Amino acid sequence: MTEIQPVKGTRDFYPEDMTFRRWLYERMREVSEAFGYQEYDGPFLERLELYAAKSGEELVKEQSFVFPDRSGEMIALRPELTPSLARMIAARSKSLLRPIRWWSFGPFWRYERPQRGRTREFFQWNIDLLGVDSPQADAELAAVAAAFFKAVGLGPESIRILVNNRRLADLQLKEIGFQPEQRESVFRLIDRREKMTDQAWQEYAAELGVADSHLDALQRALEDRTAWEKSPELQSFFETADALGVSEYLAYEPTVIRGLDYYTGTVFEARDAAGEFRAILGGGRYDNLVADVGGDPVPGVGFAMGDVVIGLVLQKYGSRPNLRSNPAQVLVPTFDEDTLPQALKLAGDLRRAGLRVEWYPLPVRLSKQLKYADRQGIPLAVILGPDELEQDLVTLKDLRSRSQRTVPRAALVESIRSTLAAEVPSAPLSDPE
RNA sequence: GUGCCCGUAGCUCAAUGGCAGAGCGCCUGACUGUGGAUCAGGAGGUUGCGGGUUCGAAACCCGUCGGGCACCCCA
Repeated sequence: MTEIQPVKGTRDFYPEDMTFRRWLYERMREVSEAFGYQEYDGPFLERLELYAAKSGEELVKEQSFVFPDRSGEMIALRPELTPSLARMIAARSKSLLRPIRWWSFGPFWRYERPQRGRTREFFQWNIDLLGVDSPQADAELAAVAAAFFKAVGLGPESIRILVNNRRLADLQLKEIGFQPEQRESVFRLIDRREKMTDQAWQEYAAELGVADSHLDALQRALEDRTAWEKSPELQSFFETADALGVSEYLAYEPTVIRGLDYYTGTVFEARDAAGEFRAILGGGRYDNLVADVGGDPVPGVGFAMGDVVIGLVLQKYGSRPNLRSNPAQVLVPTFDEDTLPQALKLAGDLRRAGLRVEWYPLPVRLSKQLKYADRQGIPLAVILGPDELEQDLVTLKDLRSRSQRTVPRAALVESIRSTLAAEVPSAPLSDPE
């Protein structure tokens, strides 16, 4: 039992965890770059006021890590990236070439009670397209999300991107007869439709002071799967998504509203088909945020995806890759004390030739050293014993195929390269001994 | 921040007031120049932590820390 516990809601990244995080990062980078997005980052610390502006009361008051610095300034560990992005865009809004396509991956902190899929420290992919106010831009972001799911092996049968539009929702509310000041509470009500029983939902509506006649009309609106046809924005959005070849991932979902105050138009979130997990990603259009942090108005659309929920979803749907964390291509065992200097020299020579080489640091039984290589997934071992040394030879063993051959020392690097390139299939497990 | 459930070997869990155990993993050997199987053996625990009740606590009570579930919220 360790005496000092880790901070609540944080995670240790052991090498096997780190390989998964890096794998996620690489998939995000590939997809982002496939659409021409450029990588950036903001500071991990921001002034609290940045979030006070627009992120939402709850986020700032209850869910940020906040502390005074030595001068008394209130500082927050960033709970999200979009306000920093808006600040960065605002600072250069006159000189940045548009459209602006940027993406980022980094750590964020929220002071919440940890639960499954929710930690206090997590990593998040953010990707945004600014300077373009169009449904086609919204659809591109949805296409980026779909391309990511495809890249990690999650098809439309397991993932759905649910789409709505706040302007459409506003229109529906107005038609029903809600007053503008009821917007926030009714949005909250809509957001909960899927999460509560009919009766609990109706009781909650009554608490919010929603008239029965209004509630009936709202319920009908939320059950109307074709309501999106009344929204020109959503019409173009779905048309564009079709042209981009991602419509099988998309579905109109009237109950998706998203919690952030700054969303102004299309909003979307991705969920697993079984509805078992929290939202995998969430995003939408925010046309006023850059102006709100003090810049010229720049419209934007983007989404964020955390590493925790996607990790659980990949686990559940069987797409989580089994990656080895040992990078070595070759193990050089220590045959015995006498040959140790030659083994070290060999390892050094191979590294200078550009290979990733691990040296086994003890003269223990060769079987143990090869077992280590096998467990670590190191594909090759180079054995340098007295017999080989005598004739200036080495034995190159391929642990994947269980085969080996003896080659002249001078030809070793070339033999290793060709063996690695050969993509040798692994030996059958039924191999009799 | 509120309520409920859980915390036993590295992992998954058993033992319900009476000697702390199993499977998997790990280590060693069978195998002194060759890894995935098999067999044999071994190490590993103040039962999260602190206090209380009891002849006796892993178990019951209080507190605390951590995890999970529901609120809350989801950037």
